[in-house]
Amino acid sequence: MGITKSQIFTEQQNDLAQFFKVLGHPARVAILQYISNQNACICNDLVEEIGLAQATISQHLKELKSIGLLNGEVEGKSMCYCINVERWTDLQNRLNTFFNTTKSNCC
Amino acid sequence: MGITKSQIFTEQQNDLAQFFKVLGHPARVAILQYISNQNACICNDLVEEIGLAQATISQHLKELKSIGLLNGEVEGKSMCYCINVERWTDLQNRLNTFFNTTKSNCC
DNA sequence: TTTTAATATTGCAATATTACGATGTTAATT
DNA sequence: AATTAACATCGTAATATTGCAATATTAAAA
Repeated sequence: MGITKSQIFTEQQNDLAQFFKVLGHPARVAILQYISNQNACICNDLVEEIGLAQATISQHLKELKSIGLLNGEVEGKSMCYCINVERWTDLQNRLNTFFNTTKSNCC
Repeated sequence: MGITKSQIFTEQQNDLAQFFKVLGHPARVAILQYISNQNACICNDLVEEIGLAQATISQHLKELKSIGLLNGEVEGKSMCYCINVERWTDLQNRLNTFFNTTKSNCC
C-alpha cells in the first residue's frame, strides 16, 4: 500500500531506518560530498553542480535538515548550508553500533 | 516524477545510495537484527516475529539479497537466510569511508 | 503419487517519492 | 519603493514502494 507499518517496529528500528532512508538517494549523497568540499555552500551552486532543478535541490536539502545532518544559516539573501559535524559523528557511531551488533552468521 | 535521475550521479554515489536505501526500511533493519540473534533463520519465523504477511517478508528478504547482505540456502523445504558477514563488513567499511571523507564543516 | 509445508511470484490497491514549473517570501540593491 | 537574487513552498505528473491475497513452486512426508 506504499505505507510503512511503523507501529510494529521499535523506535530504534524506525529511527535507524529513517537515517538510512534519507541517505538513500544519490542526490543527497552528492550534496553532502559537495558541501564537505566547500567552505561555504549556496544552494545556487548546488543547482549547477548537481544538475537538478532549484526546487528539487531545495527539497533534498530539507530532508537532510530533517534528520539534523545540515545546519542552515541565513547569510544576507543567501543560505549557507553546513554539515552538522556533531550530528554527523553521532550518526556514524549509531550506524557502527548497528553494524557491530548485527553481524553474527547463522549457517 | 518518482524517478531518480541516476545518470547525473557517479556510480559510487548511486551504489552508496542504493545500500542506504535498502537499509532504509524498519522491516529490513528488524530482519537483519532478528537473523543475527538466531542460529538458523526460517522465513516463517520471521513472519511471526516481524508481523508482516509472508509475501511481504519474502519481498524484503529479496531486497536484502539483492545487495548481497543475505545468503539464502535451501534446507529441505525451508530456506535458511544468513547474513553474508564478508559483505556486511565490507559495507560497514564503505560507509565509514563515506562518513570519514564527508565531514568538514563550512560555516 | 497425493498431500502438506515453506517459501516465491504475481497482480493489484494505496500511499510515498522524485522532479519541476510556477509562485511565494525575504533581504539586499538600486 | 521598486527591483533583483536566492531560496522555499505549492501543486501536480510520473514513477516507486509497501503490503497483501491469491496463486505458483518445490521438496519432504504420508
